[in-house]
Amino acid sequence: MKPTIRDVAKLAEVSISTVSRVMNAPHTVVESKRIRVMEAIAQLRYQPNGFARGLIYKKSYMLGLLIPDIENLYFSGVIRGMQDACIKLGYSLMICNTDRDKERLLSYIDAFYEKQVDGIVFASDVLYPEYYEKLVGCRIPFVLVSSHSDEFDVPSVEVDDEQAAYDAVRFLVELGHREIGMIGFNHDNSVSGPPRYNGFVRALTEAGLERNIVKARFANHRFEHAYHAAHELFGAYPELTAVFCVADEFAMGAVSYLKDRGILVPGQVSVIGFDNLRMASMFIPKLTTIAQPIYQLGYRAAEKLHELLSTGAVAVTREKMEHKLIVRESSRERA
Amino acid sequence: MKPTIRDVAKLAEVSISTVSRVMNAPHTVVESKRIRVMEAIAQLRYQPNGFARGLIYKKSYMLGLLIPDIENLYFSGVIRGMQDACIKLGYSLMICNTDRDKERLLSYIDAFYEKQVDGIVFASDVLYPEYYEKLVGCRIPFVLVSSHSDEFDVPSVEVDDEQAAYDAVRFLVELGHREIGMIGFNHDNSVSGPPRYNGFVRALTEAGLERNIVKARFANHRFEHAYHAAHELFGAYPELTAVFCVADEFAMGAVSYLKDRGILVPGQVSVIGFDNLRMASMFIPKLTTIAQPIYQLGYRAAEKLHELLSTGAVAVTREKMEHKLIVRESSRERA
DNA sequence: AATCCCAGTGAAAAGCTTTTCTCAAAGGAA
DNA sequence: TTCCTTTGAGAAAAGCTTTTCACTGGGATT
Repeated sequence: MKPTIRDVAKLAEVSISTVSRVMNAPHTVVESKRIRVMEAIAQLRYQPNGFARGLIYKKSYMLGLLIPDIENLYFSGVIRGMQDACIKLGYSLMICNTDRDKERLLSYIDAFYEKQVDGIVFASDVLYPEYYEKLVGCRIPFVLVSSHSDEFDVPSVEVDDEQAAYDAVRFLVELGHREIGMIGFNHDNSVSGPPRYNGFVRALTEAGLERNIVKARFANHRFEHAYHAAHELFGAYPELTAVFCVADEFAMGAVSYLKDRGILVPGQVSVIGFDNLRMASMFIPKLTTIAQPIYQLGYRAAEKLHELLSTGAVAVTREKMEHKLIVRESSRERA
Repeated sequence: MKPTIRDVAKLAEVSISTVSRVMNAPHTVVESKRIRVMEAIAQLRYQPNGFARGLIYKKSYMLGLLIPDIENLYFSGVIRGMQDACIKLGYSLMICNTDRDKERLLSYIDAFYEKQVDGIVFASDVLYPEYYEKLVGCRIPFVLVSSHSDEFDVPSVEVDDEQAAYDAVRFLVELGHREIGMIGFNHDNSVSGPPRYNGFVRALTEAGLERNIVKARFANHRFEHAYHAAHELFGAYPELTAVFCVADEFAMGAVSYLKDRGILVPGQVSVIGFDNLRMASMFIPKLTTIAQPIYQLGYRAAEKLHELLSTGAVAVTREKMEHKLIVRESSRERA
């Protein structure tokens, strides 16, 4: 069996209180005993029982993370950032992958509740009233990352999707493109879908290219859907010389489609992505894209949650982080 | 504050024992009270305190997973499989990303110990004696996935790396290639590095192409390293018409390099990868590769750990899963 | 020399649940 | 009617740690 504090006390011939003090306030116990206790601890490889401590502290020093799709590199980055922040702040991290399944998400919240996580980071998904109710019902503090809520007053960290999309399309316009399409996220169940579309519309309107506004097709997070959307888009609008894709994975899907059709990227069509995944610079051609500070988003979300947990509030509720245009090889001036 | 079993008991006007029975053995309590209790539970949204239960059961129903690099799609797949198995088996999952850092890994084991995880899955890394000692010292059962140990008797699940590499190279030989190189894993700190190299050697030897054995360069998990390794390899052996890469990410690095040099894939050089990441079919050209059953590996590892936890032993210690050659576009018969 | 203070330590309670033990009441059999 | 069995339910202990409280003895103060 695992050794307990009693075993240590017995071996060191002191009371359990003394052992506890050696671990939590070493200076209050006289050196001779302290050494004896520490030797006993080392000898037995004693480590306090997390359950018992949790019961007392009413804290688990564990945070929960809910992500929609672990196979999306975007979230890997968020996880890394969050995990590093957790190490700094003294938390453990419990990561749950919902696969965008509502039931699953709800049951993960139950698991979090039962495991008594101190707080939850909720990534990239729409915060449905259902989720919100459940979370506040459980009295678990939480923050949103790459998401926000207009309906409820919930702390969040994200980039300015509208502005970022605007910048992407503006860039294409400045390259001289006049026929610009878009592959966006389906608007239902999507947080960033609408604002990114709005950014697209605003940039086009500003440039007097309103005729392009209809040239958008929508897809569902995955490469294959984007491939299909590209097929529809270029089928309907073969005149396009540039596409704005709201995710790097979509950009890859679009490039793949164009390649299969024998259309050169960036020779005939420029493609710009969004996210700046690690893969963006590995793809051929390397993707021009709007970079999100993915790692920092995760890091900051954990910090913000910590702030919420320790002070009970948060200085700024809806926090924006900077995006940045990164020009690589998938875009070019219009011939 | 979170409601406790006392609050429920008070509201339902029964003893706490009765409440507990309603939750754990409902048929032993008379219907009238049972209903009252269940209403009280629903009303208060009561959920038992995991700490208190853990203290009694001496189980957390939580498994730990140690992975070297969360940004590697290989591990995302393993995680998905493992998480699905965990749901089926009633475990929660705590995922820790070591970033291949020894200190970090060791401190995660401490965290697991303190959180009283029931068992650990250790992914893709060499099981150093240091780790082994610590794990057995903590009396935490564990299994290896995509790894194994010759030194210790530890349950593991993986593919047959040597045979898989052999199959890959054999395939290139059968395509008529006679000048075949390899980009492998650095052998130090690598589990699959040596066997995959051995498979390469065996296939070449069998085909009477021993002269190619020296045509191998080694890299460190990441795309950029593989790019660099490709540079060295083709610098030294420009006659190569095929390369075996021990990871899809390496294959992408190699293709990138060749592309930058103006060498056509598969026109002039065939490239075969390993893993069959989701990305392999998104890349241009789509990668020919040796598929590992990544999801199943993770799934099976969790099942195996469960077996170990519930029966105290495991039917077969070193378990192999099937690999499979998947031919796509990055390979071609030698002209 | 008497009093006070303080450092150091042990005993005990608290935190929440499950489970065992005990008890009471009800129902059935003789 | 009485005794036994069965069913249902409460009291209490156990699981492990932290923390509060109380006690002891030694040093300092007056």
